[in-house]
Amino acid sequence: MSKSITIKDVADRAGVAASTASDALNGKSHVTEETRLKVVRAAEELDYKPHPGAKHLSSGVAQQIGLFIPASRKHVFSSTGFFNKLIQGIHEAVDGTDYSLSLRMSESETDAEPKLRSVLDSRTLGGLIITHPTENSDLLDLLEGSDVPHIVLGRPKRRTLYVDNDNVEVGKLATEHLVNHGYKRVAFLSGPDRFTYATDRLKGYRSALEEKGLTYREDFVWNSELVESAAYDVVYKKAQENQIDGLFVAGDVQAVGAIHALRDLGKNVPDDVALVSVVNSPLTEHFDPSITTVDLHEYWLGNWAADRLIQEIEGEGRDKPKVVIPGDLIVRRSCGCNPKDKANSKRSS
Amino acid sequence: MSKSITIKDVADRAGVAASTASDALNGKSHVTEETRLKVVRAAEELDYKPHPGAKHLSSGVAQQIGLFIPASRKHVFSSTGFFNKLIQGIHEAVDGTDYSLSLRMSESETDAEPKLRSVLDSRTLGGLIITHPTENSDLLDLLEGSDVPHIVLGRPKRRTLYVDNDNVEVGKLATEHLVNHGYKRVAFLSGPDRFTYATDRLKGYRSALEEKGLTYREDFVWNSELVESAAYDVVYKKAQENQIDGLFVAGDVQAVGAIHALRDLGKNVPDDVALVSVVNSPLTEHFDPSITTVDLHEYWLGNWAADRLIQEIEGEGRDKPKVVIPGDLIVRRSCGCNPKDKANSKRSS
DNA sequence: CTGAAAGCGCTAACAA
DNA sequence: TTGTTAGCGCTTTCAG
Repeated sequence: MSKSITIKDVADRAGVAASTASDALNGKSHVTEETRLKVVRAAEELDYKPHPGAKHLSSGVAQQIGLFIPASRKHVFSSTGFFNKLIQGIHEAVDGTDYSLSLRMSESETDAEPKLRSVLDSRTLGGLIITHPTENSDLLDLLEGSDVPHIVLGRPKRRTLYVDNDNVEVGKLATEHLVNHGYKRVAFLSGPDRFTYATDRLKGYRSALEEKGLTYREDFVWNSELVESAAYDVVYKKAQENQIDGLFVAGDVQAVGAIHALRDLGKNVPDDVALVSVVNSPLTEHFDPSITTVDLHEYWLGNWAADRLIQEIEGEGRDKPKVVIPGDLIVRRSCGCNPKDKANSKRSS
Repeated sequence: MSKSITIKDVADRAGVAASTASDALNGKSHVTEETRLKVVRAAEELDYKPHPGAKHLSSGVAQQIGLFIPASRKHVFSSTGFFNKLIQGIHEAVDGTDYSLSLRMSESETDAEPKLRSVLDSRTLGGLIITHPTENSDLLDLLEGSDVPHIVLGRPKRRTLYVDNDNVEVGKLATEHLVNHGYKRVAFLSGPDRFTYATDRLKGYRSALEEKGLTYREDFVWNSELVESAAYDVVYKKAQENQIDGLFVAGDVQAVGAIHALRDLGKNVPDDVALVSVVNSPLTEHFDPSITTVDLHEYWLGNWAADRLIQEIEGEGRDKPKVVIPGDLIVRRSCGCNPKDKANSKRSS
C-alpha cells in the first residue's frame, strides 16, 4: 500500500488548511474563487483522490448507489432485457461521479422485505433506486421510514421521487397501431392487476379503441402472470372463445407464450392475428416472427433515476418529484404491417 | 440519523475494551473463546453492524467486490445471457457476507485500460473480478501491479488466480455429439483467435474428430467476430465452398447468424445441417429452431470466483490457483437428434 | 490475553 | 473567508 496522497498534501501544496481544501473541493460557497482554484489545481497536480472510506465515515454518506430489485434473482435476469438496459443507464449516470453502482437483489419475492431492511440499515448506501411496480407496499413504508435517499422506478401512490413510463400512452400507442391497420377485434393480454403498468396500459388500450370508435369489451381483456406458460394457457383458452384479429400483449415474455398458443390453435401471427407487445428485448427481436413492441427506453429510466437520486443525495433537490418517459413503437413483423422486412428493427440503444 | 450502535456499545455490554471486542469479532486467534462468546453475544443482542466506512478507513480494505468487464456496456448486455448469470452467481456468493457487488464496465473496449486504472486506485474495491478472455494484456499487467486482490474469469498466461471453463472439453463435447449422430462433415465456426476459449474449443473440436477417426480439415475451420452479421457472412461464403452436414459454433450469437445464412442458402437446420453451439442463453432457447448448446454454468463461474476472491481478501488464500468448470450439453432441436421435442430443454438455472 | 491510546483521512464546528 | 480542533467508528500498535 504505497503512500497515497491525502487532503493534507493537497492543502499543503495549495498553502491552505486541510479543512479549507475540503471545503473548496466540495464546492462550499464560502471559499474564495481564488483559493478554490489553487486547491483544485493542487489536487489535480497531485492526482488526488479522496479516500472513500474516510469520506463515508466523516460525512455519513456512502459513495454507493444501490439498485434494489425486490424479486428473485432468477426472475430479474430472465430473458427480458429490461434490467440489463436499466443497469446500463444507471451505470452510465454514475460513472464519472463519486458514486458507484451496487446491485442488491433478493433471494425471492417474499425475501424482499427483510432484505431491504438490512440493505437500508447496512449504511453501505448513499442512495437507493428501487424497482417497484405497484402503488403501495410495506417496502415503500420501509423506505419512507429510513433516512436513505431513494427513488422509485414505478408509479407509487406517494409523495416520493419516482421515474416511470407513461404506460397509458404505451397502451394507447400499441393499440392504435393495430387499430390503424384495420384490425377491429383487438384483445388485450394484460398482466396482474397489482402492477400499475398493467392497469395503465389497459386504460390506454381502452381509450385508443374508443377514440377510434370501437367498443371496449370486457371479454377482450385477458390476464396472465408474467411467464410464458401462463400466457400460453390464457390465450389458448380465450382465443377459442373469442374471435380476434389483433392482440396487444403487456409484456414480451407473455407475447412469446401468446404466439405459441395462437400457433397451436392454427392461427398464424401476423396473418391471422396481428400482435404488438411491450418491452423491446432481444427476445422480441430474434423471435420468429419478430415481435413489434413498444420500447420503454429503460436505459433512460435508469439514467434519469440515478441522476435525480444523486442530486437528492447532494442536497440539490430540485422540485420535480417525478419524471415520465414515453415509449416508442418498434415495428417488426408480428403486427403484419411490414411483412417483407425481416431485419428492419431499430437496434436497441 | 438515529444513534447507531458502535463497537464501543458492544464492548461495554460485554464488559471488555473496544479493541478486544474488535479482535473478538474479527476472529483473531488470541482472544479467549470465553470472551469471544461474550462479545459475539453482545453484538447479536444489540444487532451490531460495523460501520463500513470506518472499517474501510481503519483497515484499508473496502467492502466491495468489483466486477470489471473490459468491454463496451452495450456488448456486455447484448442478447447473450452470459453476464446475467455471472452476476447472479457473484451476487449470491457475496450476499450474506460483508461485501457487496459493484459493477464496473467500460465505455468501450479501448476505454478499458484507463478505466481499470482508475478503478484500481479509487480505493473503493476490496477485490476485483475481471472477465478476461485472452492470455495476456496490459490489463493484467495493471492488475498485477496493483495491490487489489483479484481473480480472472478466463485463462490468463500468468500465475494469477482464475476461474474458467474447460473449453477444450466444451469443444469436444459439442463436436462429439454431432459426430456420434453420424455427421461426418462437421465444420467449426470459431471466434477470434485472441480468445483462449476459441482456440481451446478448436482443440476440443479437433480431438473429438480425430478420436472418432475423422480427419481434421483446416478448410472446415472458420472464424468470425462475435456478432451475428459477421457469422452470417462467413457461413454464407464458406458453406457454399464446402459441403457440410454438421456445424459446431463457438457462441450463441454467432449461431443465430449461422442459421440465418444456412437458411438463405436453402439449407435447413437441423435437416440439412445439424448445429451445436455454446452458451445456453435465452436466445438459444427461444430461437426457431431451438439451439442445442453447451451450458457453461456461468452462475458457478461467478459464484466460485467471488468465493475464492473473498478468501483471498481475508487472507485465507488456499493454494488452488485456478478452478476449472465443465460444460454440459443441452440438447434442443438444432442438432437434429431430438426432432419431435419442441420444448424439452432444461430451463436455464 | 486484554486494555489504553493513537491514528486511518476526511468533514463539521467553532474561532479567529 | 480561513484555520484550528475534534471527532466519525473502527483497527492497530504496544504496554500491561
